[in-house]
Amino acid sequence: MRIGQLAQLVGVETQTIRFYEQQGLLPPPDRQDNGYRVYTEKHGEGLAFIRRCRILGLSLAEIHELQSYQDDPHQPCTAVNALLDDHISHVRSQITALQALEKQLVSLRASCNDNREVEACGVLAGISEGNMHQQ
Amino acid sequence: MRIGQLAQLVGVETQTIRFYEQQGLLPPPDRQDNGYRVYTEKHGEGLAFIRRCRILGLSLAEIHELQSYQDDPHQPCTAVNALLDDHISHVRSQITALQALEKQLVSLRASCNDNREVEACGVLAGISEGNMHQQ
DNA sequence: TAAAACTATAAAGCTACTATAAGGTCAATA
DNA sequence: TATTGACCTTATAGTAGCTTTATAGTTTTA
Ligand SMILES: [Zn+2]
Ligand SMILES: [Zn+2]
Ligand SMILES: [Zn+2]
Ligand SMILES: [Zn+2]
Repeated sequence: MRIGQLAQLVGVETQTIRFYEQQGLLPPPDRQDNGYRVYTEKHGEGLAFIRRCRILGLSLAEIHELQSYQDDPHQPCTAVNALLDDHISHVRSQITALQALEKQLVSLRASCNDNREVEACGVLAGISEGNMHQQ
Repeated sequence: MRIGQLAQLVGVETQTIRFYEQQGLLPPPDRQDNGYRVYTEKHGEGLAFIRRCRILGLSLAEIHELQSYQDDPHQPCTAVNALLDDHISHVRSQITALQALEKQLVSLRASCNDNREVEACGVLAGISEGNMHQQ
């Protein structure tokens, strides 16, 4: 399988595949005489794994870590589970932060209606006055 | 006021101030004979405005847009309010996406306990099998 | 006077790609 | 046969919003 076929199969761009190879997430495939990369099914599985991790919001570093655990199949999976727990708490704190932000933005927005001049805009005034609860 | 004092006053790094100047968000200040930047109170207010916008999650482009409205104080503030509305919906869709993600991650995590080998890890299996509801 | 603290510019690094440029390879067609 | 088009190669730059590093000049302090 050449790079274009693999890309279509998994639904990524060819550059992304080369990028993952360069980042050490995908093992370098064999090459044809002309230099073209030749992929096997294993590569397809590896690439699909990476993509599913990315959809779950895992960073490339976290994916790399997961791969290192996979290379040692008889270790206990504690570290894998812990990695996921950490990631979940990342996501949760992002949610919390964004919810607080939304609240602030909504109350800021409520301080203006559309029939004012910029000079008297409640939104701009709200930002400028800086009555913001930081954090 | 020199750059270090301004930085301390507003609570940013000096490089950040130079960066904002370079990005056109902060007007270039006068210089001393030795080339040192000299700031006024106006610069302090401008910088504080930028920082409060950043805390609200506005992008530099959005801040730039707000500044352009401020330069035209007798226009109606419709565009300002609309910018904020857009930003609020950005934030809301981020929250929605993250909440869906959290749900997925939690259910994935529930498919494993800590007493397994990597080989049998429910988390890794869940990712590899790819039974993921995308989007 | 010499070190410490401050300032300046320019360039690289961060994340996870995406896009562009310039070129080599291959099969099919005119 | 020549050329088109689709594919492949590498290298480089751009995205966002800074942060870090390097290198050098200036001011303040001990
Ligand atoms: Zn994470
Ligand atoms: Zn308004
Ligand atoms: Zn926005
Ligand atoms: Zn497990």
